[in-house]
Amino acid sequence: MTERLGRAFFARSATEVAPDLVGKLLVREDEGLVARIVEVEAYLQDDPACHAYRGETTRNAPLFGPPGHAYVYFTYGMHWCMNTVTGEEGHGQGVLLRAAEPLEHLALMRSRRGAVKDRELLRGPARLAQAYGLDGSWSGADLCSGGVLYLADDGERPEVVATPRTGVAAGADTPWRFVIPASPWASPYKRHPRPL
DNA sequence: GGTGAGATTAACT
DNA sequence: GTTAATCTCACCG
Repeated sequence: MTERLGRAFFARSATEVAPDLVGKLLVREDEGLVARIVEVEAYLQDDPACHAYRGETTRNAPLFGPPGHAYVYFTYGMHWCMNTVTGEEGHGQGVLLRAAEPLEHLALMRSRRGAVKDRELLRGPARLAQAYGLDGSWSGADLCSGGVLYLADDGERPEVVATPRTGVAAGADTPWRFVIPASPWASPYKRHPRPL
């Protein structure tokens, strides 16, 4: 049984929402798309890489809005990425959906991306957004007020692990990525070794 | 199989 | 004019 996640679910710190979000279902009702989230990344305002780090702008305005909304942004000239806004209004934080496992209507996803492997349909935030047909018009959409796009809980509680940044040495090694290690849809444990 | 460079639009300084 | 939370393609081993 699936149960739509309410506003209270998102009204928490991104680091609290992110691990709970893994294993949930991403649903687009009007097209019958359902996928299980297997990898997310939390973005706090303290993160220099976060769009909200430098303050509120037109682009990241939804991040500062009330929780439970979608924040879809365009980057690198050709990629959309979907975030879920978390925290209280004015906090500027969110959770980036990085990868998901297609469950329903994956034929539509495949047709959108052409003939690709199933495991590549939703692997990566840009792929995920494109497979769902998300664009800038979805930015700021409400996920908790009866919209066609929302997140649901089907009761599954997969094992979730927090993966801190590799190579972070001292003190504040904040685990920002949350993945299901058992899922073949998630990215490998270590990706690109980054020199420091 | 793994590494390296390019593509391309929108928003910000 | 420069940047950007990425992905794809080409080439080397």
